Parts: sequence; structure tokens; C-alpha cells
Amino acid sequence: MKQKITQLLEQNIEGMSAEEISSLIEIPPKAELGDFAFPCFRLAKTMRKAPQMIASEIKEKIGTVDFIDDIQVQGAYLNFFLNKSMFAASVIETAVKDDFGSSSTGDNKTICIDYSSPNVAKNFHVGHLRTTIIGNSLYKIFSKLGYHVIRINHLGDWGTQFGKLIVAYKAWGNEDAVKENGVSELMKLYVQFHKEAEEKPELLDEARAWFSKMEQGDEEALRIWQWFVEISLKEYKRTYELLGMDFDYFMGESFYRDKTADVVNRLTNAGLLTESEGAKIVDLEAYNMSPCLILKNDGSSIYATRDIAAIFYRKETYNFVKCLYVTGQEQKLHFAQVFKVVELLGNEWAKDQLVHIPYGLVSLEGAKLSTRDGNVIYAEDILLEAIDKIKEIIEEKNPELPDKESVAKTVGVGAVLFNDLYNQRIKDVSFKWEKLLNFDGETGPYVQYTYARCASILRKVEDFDISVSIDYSLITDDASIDILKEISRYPQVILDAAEKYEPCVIARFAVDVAQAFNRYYNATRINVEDSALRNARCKIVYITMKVIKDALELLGIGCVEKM
RNA sequence: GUCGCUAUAGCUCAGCAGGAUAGAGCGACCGCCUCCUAAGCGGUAGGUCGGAGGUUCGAAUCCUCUUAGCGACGCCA
Repeated sequence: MKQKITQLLEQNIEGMSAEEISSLIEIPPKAELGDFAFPCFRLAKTMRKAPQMIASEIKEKIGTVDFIDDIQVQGAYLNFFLNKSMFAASVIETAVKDDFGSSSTGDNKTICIDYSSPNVAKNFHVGHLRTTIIGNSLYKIFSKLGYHVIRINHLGDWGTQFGKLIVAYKAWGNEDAVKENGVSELMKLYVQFHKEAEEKPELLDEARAWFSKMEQGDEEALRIWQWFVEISLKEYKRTYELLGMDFDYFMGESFYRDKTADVVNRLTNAGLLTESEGAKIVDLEAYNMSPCLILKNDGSSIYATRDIAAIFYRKETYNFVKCLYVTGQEQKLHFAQVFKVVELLGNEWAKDQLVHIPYGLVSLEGAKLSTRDGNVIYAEDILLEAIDKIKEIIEEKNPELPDKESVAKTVGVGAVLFNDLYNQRIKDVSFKWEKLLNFDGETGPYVQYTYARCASILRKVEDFDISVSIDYSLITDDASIDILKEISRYPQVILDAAEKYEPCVIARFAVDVAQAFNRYYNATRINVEDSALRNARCKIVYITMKVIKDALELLGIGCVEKM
């Protein structure tokens, strides 16, 4: 709509007929805006007339068109007021039969999303939760738009850290303790390694040597490594299950270990590889970036090498139109370098197909997250804590509720997911229990509550039948029109979220719908005597539920009928 | 030092292909359940949109400079 109006302003309307002007601003069948206005200043400037005069001229010429009930001039602004029942009819009818998806947008093209990707042998903490939750939502959003989305968990299961772990395990480890305590035992070894390495820096060389052995296929090294990976995966999968998430591939960095030589070959053939301080690098000075390290001075690969190998593998295997990387913004330079190197190898597509989707730093009550100092909270604990808190609230507010356990899980997990998706990705997050466990206002439970409230209403109206047509002239009150305006935005909201790679657009929308509905609920009695009125109002309740459920689904959050 | 990100109400944040009186939530205070779920709704208080210039009829939004916080800047990922 805004674009249409801008178009109008770009043109000289002098001498245009009313038909021409109204065809220019033709109101779309699904009006995105209820009442809207546009400024006449720019037009006034080009036409050298007072804005007020322009406004009244347009008004005079446009007259009344479909959907528009009234036009007013206020100061220099033109206001169009919708024909409310026509608008209501349009919104309700599309919402009843549509699934809101522009499913042709994606045309079944493939998108790879690389997200979650925890570092094996480290605990899955708050920080990992962000990439996991955001990535999962992007997967849902693009799937809805008709893309074939491949979810890749690029586990950090290769690299010098395993050399460190092997050194630590051989020096201070104990098989039984690792078997019993899993990842946290490995974490302890890792922490101890760093402590000892401060005194004895030669440990670091030892660690690098062990990693080098891994790369060369040393049997002992690989056996220990494999064991650590299995232990870690078991724990991660428990968290993913709690989150209700899955991946198409758990393909860690180790998967590319035999593909890094090919990267080196390509770079060598292209004459891009140069030697510097004993290491092999690609110089990126021409692009204002520090060099991209490809091989360390001991000849072993580094994460950039494996990331490049992964890009080629994915392009060849899946022929993606986009490959998204959901990681912290501190890795911005790394991805810029890697993408540039791929592009320099003669791949123009790298420019717009490889996308880094950064998010802000997670800190804990103001302090930096640090496993070494014990300043961490584990994802699983957060989820379990949230579920417990929800159970308490249920006992307090609705002790008779059936299925308490499963409701608490859906709502508790939903609260955590929503909390992570409600703000723009780029914002830093300071984790606070107090905030996370407050479920009033702009939260997941609030939206879910609104859904349950709707469900409760429809349960009580026994004769409600969605297929019975209604009299739209009964729907003209402000509260009804407000909720319908919100609902009518939904398809555009999905597109916006996809374009910006921002699930928060959808989360905000869900809250807007819930707020509009709750206002409607308070202002309007739905279950009334008059059956025509009751039916009409129930239809609004019905489509509200449908939209909320669909939107929450895009965030990876479920709904409950009662809570 | 160079590059990047962030800065809007006491707190957490929306708004930013320029447009009407800058919006929510939390917290505080005051109201609303003989009525469909009060995890709700309404109201009050709270703002030099970090600062200074500039472009414009019009700037939270665009440009320049500047301040503060954070991050990245070669053998970790």
C-alpha cells in the first residue's frame, strides 16, 4: 500500500482523472492497513503548491472507491477510512480457508541452515540455546515459504581442543569417571588442562601434536576422540528432544577432514595460497581483511579450511540457493573471510548465497560466560527450571487441569524459546532467571494463554459451525476491526521475517494478535443469545486461534487447549 | 591502532526504503471477576530517541563528526 502511494506521489497527478488516480492506489483485496494516510508534502514541493491544496485536490479526484468508506483531509494528510464490514469479510474468509503461507515463494528450492553446532566435549549452555532456537525457527519459516530446508548440525568435533582433551585424559583422566559423569567430566579435564598449561606451556605443543596425530589417522587418538563424541552427542540429543527439535544431519567438522586437501589443491591451483610465518594463508588485504589461515605451520587444518570444504560439499551435494550460518557475531570476520575465499575461487554465487546470520553475545547476570570459571548455566537446566515454575503456577491457578505434565512442558519450553526469539538477534542478552521466569506480558505463555482462552470459549459454544456463513455487517466495532487488522498482516509478516532472517518479527506479531484479541475479549461478549451475532464473533475467535497456532509453530512453540 | 556492532521511559526492548501527539512489556501506583480462563483488561506516573552538526517542508529513522559499552583483528572454534 505504501508503495502504491509512493508511486502516486512520484507522478504528476495534474490533469489525471479520478479513475486514473484511484486505479493507481487501488486497494488490495487484503488491505494491509486499516485506515491509512499519506503525506502530500513531497508532491506539493514538486508541484509548488501548498500541501493542503494538493490534499484536497486528490480527495476531490479520488472520490470513493471499493473498501474506502470515507476520505478526510486533516492538515496536510489524507485519511482513508475502510468500509469495515467489507474489510471484515475479506480478512475472515481468507483466514478461514488459507494456511497463510506463500508456499510458492520457495518453489522447493534448497536452503541449508548450519546452526546449533555445539563443541563436542563441552556442555550445552545458554549460549548454544540461541543459535539452536533461532536456527530452528528459520527452518520453520523457510519451510513454510515452500523451500526445502536442510538442517545441519555442524558439530565442533574436530580441532586442537581434542588434542588438549587427549593430553588431559591421559594425564589425569579416569575411564569410570568419564563414563559416569559424561560431558561434565570432560569439561573438568579441559579446564584442568588450561590451568596446568599456564604453568607448562609445552602442554599446548603436546596437544597440537595429538591433534596432528588425529589428522594422520592415529588409531589410539581416534578411538578416544570417537568415544568423547559419542558421550557428548548423547547429552545433546537429550536437550534437543526437550526442545522438540531435530536435525537432518549431524555432520561435524570431522566429516570434512578428508576434504581439506582438496581445498588446499584448489587454492594452490588458483595461485591464491601464500606462505607466511610457516603457515599457508590466503591474503585478503585487497578486501580490507586480515589473511585467512588455511594450514597451520605443522600442516594441520584449521576451522576455516573445514568450513570452506563444507561449503563445496554442500553446494555439490544439495545445490543450495542459500546456505545460512547461525552463529555469534564475534565470528563475523571469520565468515567474511571464508566466503571471500570461496568467491575468489571463481564462485560468484558465494556473494549472495552464503549468508552469515549473527546474533549478540549472551552473558550471565552481566558477567561473561565462562566454563572455566564456572559461570555458566546449562540449557537443560533452564528448560527444566522453566517447566517446574510453570507447574507451580498451574497448581496455584488451575489445579484441576488434566495433563499437567505435558502442559507444563509445552508452556515451559515455549517460554524459553519465546524469550530468545522476541528481540532482534543482534542484541546482546544478559541472562537473568528473574526475567526468564516471569510469564506476564510479552511472553510465550501470554500468547499460549490467549490461545487456550479462545479454545475455552469455543468449547462452550456448542453450536458453532465454521462453515456457516455469517453476516459481516455485524462486525464493525473497533475491537473487532483491530484484531482483524492484526490478523490480515500475517502473510506479510512471514515474508518480512524471512527477508530479514528475523524470527522476532513473528514473535512480535504473535503478541500483537494476542493483545488485540484480549482487548476484544474484554470489550465484547462472544457467547451471546443472538445466534447470528454469536456465530460471527466465534469466527473471529476461530481465526485468531488459527493464526496464533500457526505463528507459534513458526517459532517452534506448541499450543495447549487448556492451561 | 584498524574494522564492526550497540545506544529510545527506572529496567528489557519495538519503531528506522524520513511523515501526524515516539510505542509495548516489566517494575510502581489506582481501578476491573454474581459475566465466555484475572497467566487477563483499563488507567496514572515516567522521554533533551547518547551528543554536535548537516540534508529536508519534515529526522529516532539518511549523511558527517563525536562519546560510551561490547566484539573481532594468524596458527582456538
